[in-house]
Amino acid sequence: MDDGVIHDIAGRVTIRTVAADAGVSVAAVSKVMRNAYGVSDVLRLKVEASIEKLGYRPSVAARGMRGRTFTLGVMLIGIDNPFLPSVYEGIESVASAAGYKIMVGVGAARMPTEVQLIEQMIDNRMDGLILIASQIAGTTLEHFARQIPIVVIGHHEPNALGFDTVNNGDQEGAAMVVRALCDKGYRDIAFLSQLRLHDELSDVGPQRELGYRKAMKAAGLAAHTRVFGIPTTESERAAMFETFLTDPHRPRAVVCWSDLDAIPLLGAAYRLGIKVPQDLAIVGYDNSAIAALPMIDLASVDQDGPRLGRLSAEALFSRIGGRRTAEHITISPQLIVRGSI
Amino acid sequence: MDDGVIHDIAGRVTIRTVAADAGVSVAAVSKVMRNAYGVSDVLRLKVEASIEKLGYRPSVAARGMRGRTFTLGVMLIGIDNPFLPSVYEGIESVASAAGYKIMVGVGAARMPTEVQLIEQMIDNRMDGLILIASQIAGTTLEHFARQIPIVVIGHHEPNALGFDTVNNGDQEGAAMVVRALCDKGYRDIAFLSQLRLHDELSDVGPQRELGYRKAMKAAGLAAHTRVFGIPTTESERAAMFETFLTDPHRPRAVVCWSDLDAIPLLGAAYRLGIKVPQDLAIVGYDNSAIAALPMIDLASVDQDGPRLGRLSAEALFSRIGGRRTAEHITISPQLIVRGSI
DNA sequence: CGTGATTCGTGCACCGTTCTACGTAAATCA
DNA sequence: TGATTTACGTAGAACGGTGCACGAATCACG
Repeated sequence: MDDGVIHDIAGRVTIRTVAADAGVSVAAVSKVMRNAYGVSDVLRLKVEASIEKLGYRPSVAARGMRGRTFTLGVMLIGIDNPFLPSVYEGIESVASAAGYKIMVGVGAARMPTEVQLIEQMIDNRMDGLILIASQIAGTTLEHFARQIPIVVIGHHEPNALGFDTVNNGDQEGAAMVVRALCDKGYRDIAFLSQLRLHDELSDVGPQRELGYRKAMKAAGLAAHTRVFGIPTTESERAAMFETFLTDPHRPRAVVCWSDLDAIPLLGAAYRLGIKVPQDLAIVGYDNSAIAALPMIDLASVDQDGPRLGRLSAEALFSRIGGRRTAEHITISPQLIVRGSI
Repeated sequence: MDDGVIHDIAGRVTIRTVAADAGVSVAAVSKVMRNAYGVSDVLRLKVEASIEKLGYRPSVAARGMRGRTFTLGVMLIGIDNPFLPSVYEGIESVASAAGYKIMVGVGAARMPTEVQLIEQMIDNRMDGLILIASQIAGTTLEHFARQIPIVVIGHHEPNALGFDTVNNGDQEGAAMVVRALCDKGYRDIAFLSQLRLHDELSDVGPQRELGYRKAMKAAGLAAHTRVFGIPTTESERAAMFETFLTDPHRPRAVVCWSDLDAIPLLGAAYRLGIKVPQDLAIVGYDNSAIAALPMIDLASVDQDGPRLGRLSAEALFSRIGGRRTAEHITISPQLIVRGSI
């Protein structure tokens, strides 16, 4: 179980190697690296030349023991979620412009895994954390937020004090869909909801469901309000879709909490010969790349992932910079109308 | 730019806190953590009780300065690649069983970013690295492999000495497709290839292209061999697909190097009213989840991502465990026949 | 009962940084 | 010119762990 020597740790260029090469003290090199106060041009040049020559890179691990690591942690629900790439892109653009690196943790939408992951990122001494669609309860987040700056995307916690939140208006988005369907003459509109794992209203799914309910009531369609829960395992979901679609009292239009379920539903409808939108109108949420494919052509709510990403990275930096008060940002979603309605 | 105090570093539970609480030495706690030799049951129990009570977690950063971090780094090309989730899943299962954590870096398919990422993971003192579809040249990889155990997935470098490779038989996969198309009576079979970024034959794209060429020759169809390069930007690609599809001398069947391009091609064909497979047969590679959707129904080569992931994690652990010789594993792909051929 | 081997626990140097406190030389001021 | 400030560079103590070397205590054995 032991090697070590072969991976030439001995030969590794450390701050001491640089200091020796440049003929200065270790502290001087450290100052140059952090461009701290009290460095003459002569010294700077000498050190920079040595750094260049030796190809020195500071050890993030060692650095983390005292100062900052210039690394952000991003926690994802799972890599297969079509909504994430765009958000990540936004975060990445801001982070790299600020000279920060990103490390990603995959939470797999399981609460204990997510908690472990956050702990691990704290243990790795990241400078701040962005959590995307975290399942973790607000109180737990407050606990972690005392140890590290945190921004949460896709998690409604407007009264949180210790961390920031960045969201699209999930209620508004679902409501927009209902109104658009009403305008097209649909009345019997149902909602397909994420099966609630814990009874938190903070998740995006319940928020969208709430927006649907409110909009139905506002449109005078309270009597038509119907919500179906989608099972979590793939086989159960397929079975549920089949019974849902073959039911004679099937609704005329259905709003899905996410493209993640809307697209398989569309597939099931296709397989059963149910015409979309003639027999059934379907709308998704997230406007994933697949929804735009001409064979899919699924209407979906766009939440501008890159913008969410940028805003949260900016919020995180301002928090790392010292801000103590919480910031809760909501941006407006937009319905992308396509052939499925 | 300064905070610190608010994130209660002062209150952080360190190995010293635990030692004091348990009434033992720091070294003793360390031993228990690493379950090293020379710990009595009494001591172990005392220490474990304190750890539990105080909720102690060792700092990965500090640990990394001397010992191992029990963390693997995984480098991805980009999060939007449909092939990755399954591979990740495989890696994750093996790693978590071994008590290892995973940190992910997103390389964005750009060489400099990838190099930086690897450096960063080394600087973060990960115990080993798995690179998926890396664009980095073999010599550079050998360089890094001297500093950290490395396993590469989706990169053919069968003579590499310093690191391991795990692949599906890309040539074989493409050849299988050609043979299957031949059996169905297709003769005018073209290949849509990834535009080569560097002239390395080690990437999966060129390997698949080579497999196609060889199989065409073997089938006596050398005269029909045609390879089209796909531009990298989305708009150029769309334009290229359009000219390709509307060309009167368009081939009868086309093998795509990846679903990543096959699916948009299918979309373009659909939009242009070209019937698949009646007018044009299309086959992809990677058997992504989208390919299986009934509206898409794209035949594709499956490379068993979870297995690739598991094998590479196992190889990495054996390398971390001390193995010095290189291991190069190739598994057989499988063609999933669907309606597009 | 003395002696050597074994088991257990500890002290301490070390890993590669940061950063405070301090010394020194040059520059400014009275 | 002497006193005071300013600018620069350094020594050395952290940070939170690991693991070697060592001493003490226990054990086996002739």
